[in-house]
Amino acid sequence: MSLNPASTRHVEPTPACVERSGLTQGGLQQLVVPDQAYSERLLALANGRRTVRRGAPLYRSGDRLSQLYVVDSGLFKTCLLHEDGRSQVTGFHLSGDWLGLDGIVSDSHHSDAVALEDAQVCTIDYNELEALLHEFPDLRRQFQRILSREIVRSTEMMQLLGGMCAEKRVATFLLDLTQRLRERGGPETSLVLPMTREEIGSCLGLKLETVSRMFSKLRKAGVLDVTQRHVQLVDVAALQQIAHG
Amino acid sequence: MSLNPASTRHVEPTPACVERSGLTQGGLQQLVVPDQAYSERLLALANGRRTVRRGAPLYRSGDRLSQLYVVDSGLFKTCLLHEDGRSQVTGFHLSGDWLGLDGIVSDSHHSDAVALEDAQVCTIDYNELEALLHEFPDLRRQFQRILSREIVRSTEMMQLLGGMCAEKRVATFLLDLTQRLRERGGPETSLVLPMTREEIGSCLGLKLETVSRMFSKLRKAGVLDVTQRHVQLVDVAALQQIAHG
DNA sequence: CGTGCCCTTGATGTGTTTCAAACTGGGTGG
DNA sequence: CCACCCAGTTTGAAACACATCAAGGGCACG
Repeated sequence: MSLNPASTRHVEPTPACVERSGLTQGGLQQLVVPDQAYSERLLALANGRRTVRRGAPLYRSGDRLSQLYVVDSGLFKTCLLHEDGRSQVTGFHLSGDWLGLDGIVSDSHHSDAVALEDAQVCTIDYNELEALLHEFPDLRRQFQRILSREIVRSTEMMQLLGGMCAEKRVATFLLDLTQRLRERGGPETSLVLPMTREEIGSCLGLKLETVSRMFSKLRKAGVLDVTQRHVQLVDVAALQQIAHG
Repeated sequence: MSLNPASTRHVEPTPACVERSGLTQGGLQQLVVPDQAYSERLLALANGRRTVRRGAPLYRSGDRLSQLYVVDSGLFKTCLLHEDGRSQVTGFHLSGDWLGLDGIVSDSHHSDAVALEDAQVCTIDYNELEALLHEFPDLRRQFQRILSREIVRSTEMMQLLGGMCAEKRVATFLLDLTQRLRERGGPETSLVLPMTREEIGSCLGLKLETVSRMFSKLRKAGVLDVTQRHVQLVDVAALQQIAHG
């Protein structure tokens, strides 16, 4: 199962113009297919950069949507506010992931996006993107795929929340996150979690204590090494067995 | 909270050509805005009809996606298959709702869509729709809104599954469903559920017995009248209080 | 008029939450 | 440099919500 927008994308060789622009780590690979006429134009459009400090919001629910964002570096969470004031994490977003797509329907952002570590995004003016979509049918199709992929990701998350026990949720979460990091050239089996247990739990529909207990359980089973935020996958096969079995 | 694609849409007066085409019950109002140049063209494109018998699939996961669908009459469920063979309902879809959007990313359907009562859909060739999107920027923007709305619906469902107790889930489900029926000109407070307790539970991340118990609890509290599949909302304010409070 | 599916209800079991306490590590200021 | 502080984490015990198991009942359909 995939819980993120990027994990099912086709891996394309990175075009030279992307290399030059510094977008290699993530960036626009989802849209920029080599040898397409629109590549240069799209990169020009996505030239804007914005730096977001740890803990700071990229946007808030209700903000008018004029820009979409692609994560360049760093990690974001998106949150929805419950009526009673509690906040629930709806996803974690790595480099290459798009942010703001849920705001298109109402021209205003539907969730909060907050950086969990110092981060950078490239900004894409939605109206200018629209103009480019008009010119290039391939690009348009690609953008619709990105929107559709986000729907798929959400339904898979619904599947996790509606039908899995805590241990499966945590195992799936770890496999998903490490796979996404791997796709981005990160280490194979070790990671440092930029989010708290509470944020993980909020995303998985669990309390922080339950997340902690599941980590301990997986550690005692010899599947993981966990010390605070450092996680090392010791037995990936066993973890997959737990997640999928 | 809204759990469906249509509940947040703008209510537009129905254009005459739509009336003529028999699309009044649902149909394409989401795309067809009055006095737009593309209206006639779009309706011509959406001229195909398909009848689906109760219990029959409109499409199955893995089927190649060449058509999108808009529910014309009847009610559908969409399901995802777990690795262990269990099937989980990811949504119920009334007239006017689009089906197949989650398949755009991979050109193949990502879920099963099954009619819960005899139903009719209009079929929309995705390639032909693409061509129309190319011609009409307004239509394109509208279609992107529909995709975005589906993302919003999914995140709201994640919020329900991740953060609400059983009673809130059932109350929210009933309010959402009756509101959607009302938007389609149905009765204000009474409904006949075309789906089983098990299907409701599957969608809400609950077991069928729990759904039944919550119905009974709400009945004893004087909020509902429930006999089998017939539900009458007795105290809507109280139901909202339970769902949102 | 029976048969099967669906629904309801009760008794019991279990996984997760809640509450509480102790521990850890990084950062700050004396 | 060390002591302190504090947010985050771990762990245990008890409570609770939901699941599971089991039995009975209603309705539709052949």
